[in-house]
Amino acid sequence: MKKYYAALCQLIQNSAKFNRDSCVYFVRKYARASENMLMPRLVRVNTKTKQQWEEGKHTDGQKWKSLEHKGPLFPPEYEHLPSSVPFLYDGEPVKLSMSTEEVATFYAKMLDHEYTSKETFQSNFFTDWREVMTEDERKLIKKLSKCDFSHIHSYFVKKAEEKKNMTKEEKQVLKEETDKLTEEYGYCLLDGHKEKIGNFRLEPPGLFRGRGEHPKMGKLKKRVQPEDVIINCSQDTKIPEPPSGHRWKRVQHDNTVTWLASWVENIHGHIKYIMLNPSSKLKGEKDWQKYETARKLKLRVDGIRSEYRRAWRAREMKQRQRGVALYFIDKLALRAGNEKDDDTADTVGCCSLRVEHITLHHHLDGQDYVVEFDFLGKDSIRYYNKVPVEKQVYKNLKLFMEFKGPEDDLFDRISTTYLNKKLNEAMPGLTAKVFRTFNASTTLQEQLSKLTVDDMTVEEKILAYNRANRAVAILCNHQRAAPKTFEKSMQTLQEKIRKKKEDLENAKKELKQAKKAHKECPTEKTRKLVEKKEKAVKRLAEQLKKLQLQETDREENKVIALGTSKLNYLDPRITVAWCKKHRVPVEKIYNKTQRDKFAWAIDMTDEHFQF
DNA sequence: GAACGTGACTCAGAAAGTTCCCC
DNA sequence: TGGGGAACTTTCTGAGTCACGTT
Repeated sequence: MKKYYAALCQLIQNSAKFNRDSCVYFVRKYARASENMLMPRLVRVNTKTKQQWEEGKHTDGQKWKSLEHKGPLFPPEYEHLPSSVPFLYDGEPVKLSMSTEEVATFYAKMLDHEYTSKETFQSNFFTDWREVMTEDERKLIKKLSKCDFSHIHSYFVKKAEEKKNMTKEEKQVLKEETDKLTEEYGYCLLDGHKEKIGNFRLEPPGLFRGRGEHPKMGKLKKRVQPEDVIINCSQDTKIPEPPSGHRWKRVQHDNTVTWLASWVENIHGHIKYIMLNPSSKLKGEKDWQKYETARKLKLRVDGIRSEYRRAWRAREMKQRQRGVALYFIDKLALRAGNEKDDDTADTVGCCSLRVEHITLHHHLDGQDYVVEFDFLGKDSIRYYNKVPVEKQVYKNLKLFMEFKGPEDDLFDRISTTYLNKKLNEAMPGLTAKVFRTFNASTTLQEQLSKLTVDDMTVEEKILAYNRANRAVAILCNHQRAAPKTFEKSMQTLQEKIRKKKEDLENAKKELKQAKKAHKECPTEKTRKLVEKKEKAVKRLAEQLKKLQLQETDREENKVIALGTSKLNYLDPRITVAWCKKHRVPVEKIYNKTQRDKFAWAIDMTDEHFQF
């Protein structure tokens, strides 16, 4: 941890060289927080900023000096269903105990989803549900197929409908209540500065879904009690109160970590945390540091690439595997691919690829040495790609696959730990995931410079940006389900375009006529008419162009998620510099949340920034 | 020193909620 | 101008990465 802080301090100094105003962001944010909290306001001064900022730094792994918060916000307790909403077993109404009914409502609420029809889901749910039943209920309710949740389901559908149809005033009251809770629980004081918390609400109980074919889907996610929660805060400030009649599992004062509260979830036994919002200083610093590491890789990447290419011909199989794995991570932006527990969905990354996930083609579609990838990656998103590779890589892959079955590991001699150890030797701080950040940001910068032309309109520039962003999303395989309304909204848009074209044609005709009339008998009136018609044509043409751009953008974006790369992989300074250079308002690219998260970059970057 | 487990953090898409825009 | 739906934003929480300690 020490080395990180030393590195961060170095980083800040370097960045200060780059732009002496680099620390203004933090001072400005503090000033904003101070206003809210009626604390003495820090003044926006540039010369002292760096010093002021460094004063707050810790070099010994400490993340904060003081941390005060209200603890997590618990979900409301369960309330019985009205007696008019029956649960039926084998056609007969059965009055359920509180806990049994609560779990039944979790299932009933999900009936619309396709996954409740899956066997794993049903069986996991039923097993866990029976565990919360009373002895009598267990004796009676033996088959899920005999359970009728439809009345409960309809009840919640109706309630949702009612909520939707509330009057403006009723909705306003509800919003005020939410805002009040957010104000109370949604912020903490970190080193005296008000910071937004990311997830201050404890996860409510429900049924675990998981992504893809998760073996634990349908299991009961239990209600978290105060007795399960560890509070992390400073010793000398007010310690959060547990709900009345309860106590915390523990209160600790560990300032080497950034979380405010934690608990262990019951599905996998993993720890869950309450942490700060991405707009916070702590997260901002870490984000900045991430991009600086990726920038460092830029300076070293040629050497690293030469090295892993050499490894392709190494005598030791382990070295060859490392060389090829790194090549994939670098060229295809694959994730590292840690080993996973058996009780999770079967997904893989680079190091955990199995023989069955690739097919080798000596020739394919006019190309030589093609590797066809087909596997499920993070979140069970399919990765499918046909990539021509270098001959030596191809030969190595053949070698790695020799005498192996489809379910054997392709890279059986290496692990992510080993890979990262080697990477760290090549460049301190370098790990497999840095390649994703590096390649994503590099791609954005290249694409932006390729796609942006000075005389473009702002709309065209935005399309260019989206296209550059899209290139990165494709590289990183960031996919989304096509929006449910996609086809319909596309049709609407196409209809609009058709109509606009028609209008434009008509307007052109009218202009022609007006011009003719003006030529034949020029008067002030006819001249004005020509002007008016010219304006109309121009306006319609612009509108048409805008719609067509929209169509292209939407079509190209159908199954691609741009948000993930924008938020996590693209150095925001590239975007800010591009906006400044091409006079595109940064608000057109980043929404409010994104501007908050990237405030550090917005403040410190000028148009000359190069990743 | 390798295998394993744990902890802390980043990254991920879906769903819910809100705003905007057009008829 | 206001209602409806599309688009955008925010929230939610699951799924990864990676460091580190223990065996």
